Amino acid sequence: MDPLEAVGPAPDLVSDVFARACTSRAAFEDVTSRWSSLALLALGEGPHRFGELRRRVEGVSERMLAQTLRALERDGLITRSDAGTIPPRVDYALTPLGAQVAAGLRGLADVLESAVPEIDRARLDYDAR
Amino acid sequence: MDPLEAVGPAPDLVSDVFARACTSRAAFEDVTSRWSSLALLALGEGPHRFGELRRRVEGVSERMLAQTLRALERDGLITRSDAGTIPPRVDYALTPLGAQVAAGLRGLADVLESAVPEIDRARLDYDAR
DNA sequence: CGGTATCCCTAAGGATACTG
DNA sequence: CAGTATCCTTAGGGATACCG
Repeated sequence: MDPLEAVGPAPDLVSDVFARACTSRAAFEDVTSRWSSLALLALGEGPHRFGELRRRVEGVSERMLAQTLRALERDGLITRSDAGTIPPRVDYALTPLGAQVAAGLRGLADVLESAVPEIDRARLDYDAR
Repeated sequence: MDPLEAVGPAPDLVSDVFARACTSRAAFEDVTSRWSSLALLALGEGPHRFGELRRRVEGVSERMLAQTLRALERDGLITRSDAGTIPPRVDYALTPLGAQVAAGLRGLADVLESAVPEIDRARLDYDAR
């Protein structure tokens, strides 16, 4: 086979979430950090304004939500569009990459949501020992 | 339709990761917490001894690994088997539920690992502004 | 409304030493 | 080897006030 034909998506041999210095590890930590995952999950249901996200993600403070959204925007997972009006209106939405990540998180959430009885039982068992 | 015909796997209307008080939210936070996700990812590749996990999950301290594994065991995501020998030998493995969760995390990790160039570019762009 | 700035406190978590 | 115990530091994150 002509070597030139072998071009295509490079097999990923370098990126490794286990490696402390790898970008994927940092991104993974961003994605799985306390408020990011819930924000991505919310945005998986469609674009949201800042205040909508704040209400949807129960318990998040304004400070942490703003900080979280900045980190996600920096990683290229979400877009921020400021209408520039007064009163302000800022919409957040997923990028294609963010949508992939959000879909994965949704799968995880589905598994855990439907496993609630099982988890509750496991905890009771564990605590009884 | 006869109401009795409507029986089946109950649609999950009660569990909600967005709800602060829901078990699924707590479990979701356990799963996505700093060291848990990497430990689950490692165990997704097969059972590991404590020391093996410690080496695989770069940067974790003994203290945090032990604490993390206890939380995952309590949630019913992993099993801990102590051989009771001296020197000690303790093996950790995924439960069926844990395997589902680990598979989801693997999918997430794959997305991020192959998106490293894209993420690096996004960060550069963001930081340049 | 959608943030930022400041203050402050708690708890996550690292380092080290010790034990069955 | 597989932890636990102790100490100590730092950063995560809440509350409040203020601004364009």
